[in-house]
Parts: sequence; structure tokens; C-alpha cells
Amino acid sequence: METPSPGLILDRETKASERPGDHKDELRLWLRMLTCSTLIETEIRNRLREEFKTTLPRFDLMAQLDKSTTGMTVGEVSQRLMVSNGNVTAVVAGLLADGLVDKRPAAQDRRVQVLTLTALGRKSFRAMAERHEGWIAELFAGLDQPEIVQLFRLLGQTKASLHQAIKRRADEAAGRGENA
Amino acid sequence: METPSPGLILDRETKASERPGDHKDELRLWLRMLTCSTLIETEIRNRLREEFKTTLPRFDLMAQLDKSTTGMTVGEVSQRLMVSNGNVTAVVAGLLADGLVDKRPAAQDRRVQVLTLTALGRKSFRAMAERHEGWIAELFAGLDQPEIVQLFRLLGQTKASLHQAIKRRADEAAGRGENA
DNA sequence: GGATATTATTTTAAGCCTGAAATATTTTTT
DNA sequence: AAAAAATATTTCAGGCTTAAAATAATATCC
Repeated sequence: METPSPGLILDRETKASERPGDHKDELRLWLRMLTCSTLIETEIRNRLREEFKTTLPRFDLMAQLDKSTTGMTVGEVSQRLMVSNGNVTAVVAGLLADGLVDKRPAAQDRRVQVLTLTALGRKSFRAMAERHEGWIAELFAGLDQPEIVQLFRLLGQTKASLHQAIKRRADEAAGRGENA
Repeated sequence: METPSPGLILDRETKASERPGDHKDELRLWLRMLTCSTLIETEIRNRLREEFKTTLPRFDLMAQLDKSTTGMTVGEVSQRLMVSNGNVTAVVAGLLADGLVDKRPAAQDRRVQVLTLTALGRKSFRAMAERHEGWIAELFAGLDQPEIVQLFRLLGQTKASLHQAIKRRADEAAGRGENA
């Protein structure tokens, strides 16, 4: 746990550029990030179930709606959560059944469904959100403030890099004539 | 996307300790990490489907088996991948059907099922793994080597912090007399 | 204005995933 | 050695998730 992975020790003798075609460091980085994400997700999932008898997808969806005063469409929520439309429909169905969310067609465009938290939903979410914030703080308690800032910054870089690579790929595909 | 989140700008005037009970920075950090993980997962999932007509869970499972020469038990795989036993059983069922994995009871202990890659499975995985490593490298291409090393290190810190917090919680639960 | 294309959402079929209960096997206790 | 406890895996019910097809409504084109 404390010993750094040998592959990441780089000195003047062993530069990345001297191992052409090798990208083991990036792979290790990804696997470590995935481990962290999975550990956090699993723990939050467990606590939501134990303390609030709910699930992470429901919590996440309610979190989006809580941020918006005027409500959000299915499409907006699906984009924000980076899940499929169909998934939003399914999760919303559960929340509707529990009276936590309201769904109604938009006045101007009847294709669009506008989702809002009900009063019960808002109250219920706020209680969970407060605990949730504490749980996350506990989980990151081993990092001091500068480390948190630095990690946040590097993940910002990462996010930009990902968007760029993903866009590049999509453009290439479009260029090759992938007809929609 | 480029502008840093205001909450993370900390100077001498605005220390975290001066906002007791506030843990918005940790929350933002977690959400950003989740965004990165999700972007990578989705992209890898898409490419595995497009280029190899397979799924991420299958790839991940095969990756574990590829690392082991002697085979792994269901329990070992489940621990490594941080998924439930039942899930391993289910994914393995698909791989068995496709002739990529072999499953047989251990000689000494017939409770245990030993999983190995078949020759086809190994060949098939190696081809995917090579492409996979390239994809990951592309996705992280916006980070230079020192950034990768630094991010890896900080995620190591994070991982340690998570294990500590999760263990603490489990110990507390056990102490309160959670009978198995 | 009517045909066509686009957009938003839902449905569908299939696979992933979980926790808990059930099953099978081995180990420990008495 | 029989009974009880522990361990490894599977089964089960239920929920999540996706991509692709279907549906419905709006916008665009001629």
C-alpha cells in the first residue's frame, strides 16, 4: 500500500520515452482510479441502503433535481448523470411510485417531460445529502487540504484529456463516414 | 470546464478550518473523480463492443485470469474485481458458453471452483489487452509523465484513506454488536 | 399544407449486479 | 464419528443499465 509501484519510478536511466509503445503507467493509473471509485461507490451504496433504505441511482437522480428550482427534462438528467435516457425513465418510475418526484409534459413542447422533486422528495433528499456529505468527508479524511486541491486539479486535467480523446475519436468516426 | 471551482481556491483568508462542518471540497473532488471514471468506463465499453463485440465485465474477468498461470477460484476473482460471488458466476457462465474460460472443481477441496482461460480465451484476451492499453494511453494523453506520477501517488493516498475509513466504520459496527 | 426529418422519450431484450437464502463441502468441536 | 460451525459457490428476486427499435411530437422543407 505504501510502496510505490516499481513501474512508476522514473529516473534519468529509465525514461518513458525509452520504452516506446509501453503504456503500463497509464494502465496502472486507470486501475488505481477505478479501485478508488469502486470503493467509494460501494461504501456509499451500503450506507444509503442501511440508513435510508434507498439506492445510489435514486440518490444521484434526486441530487440533480434538487439543484434545479424549475425542474429538469429527462434528457438533461440523463446527460448530467451520463446514463441512458431509458435508465432515467426506469429510475424515475421508482421515485414516482414513492411520491418523491413529479413528472409532467412541458407546456410548450409535449415531447418533453419535466421532472421535479415533490415536497416529500426534497425533504427526504436534503436529509440524505447532509449525511452523504459527511460520509464523503470521512472517506477522504486521510488527505490534507493541499492534497485535495492538487488531486482536484489533476483530475481536472484528466477530465479535459478524456474529453479531448473522446472527441477526437468521434470526429474520426464521423470523418470515415459513419452515417447516423 | 477550464475554470477551477471557486470552492477550491483557498488562501490565507479562507481556510477550510474556518468553515466548520463544510466539506464541499471533498464532495466536488468525489464528483470529479466519478466523472473521470465514468467517462473512461463508457469509452472502453463502447470500444470493446465495437471492435471485439464483448463487454467490460468479461474483459475484466479475463484480465484477472490472464495474470494467473495456475488459475483462480471464484472467490479470488470476486475479491480482485470487487464484485459479488454471484456476479462472477454469472459472467463466467457467458465466458464458458463461448469457450473462453474453463471451470473445474479443485482436486483437494471440491467446494472450490478453479477458473482458467482456455487457449482461445488467452489468445482472444491478449489481442484485446494490447488495444486496451493503447486506448487508455490515448485517454490520458493530455497528462505528461510527472502529472501521471503525481496523480498515481495521490490516488494511492486516497486508496489508503478509503481503506482506513471503511475499516473504521466496520469496526464500529462490530463493536456495537452487529451479530453476523 | 403535407411529406419528411429531427428531437424527446419510452419500450424492449439482454446482460450486469447485488444481498440474502440455499446448497454443498470441509473443518472443528465434542 | 456425529454434530455443529465455517467456507465456497450458486440460486434467486429485484433493481440497474445499455443499445436499439418504437412511439410521439415538433420542426423543416418543398
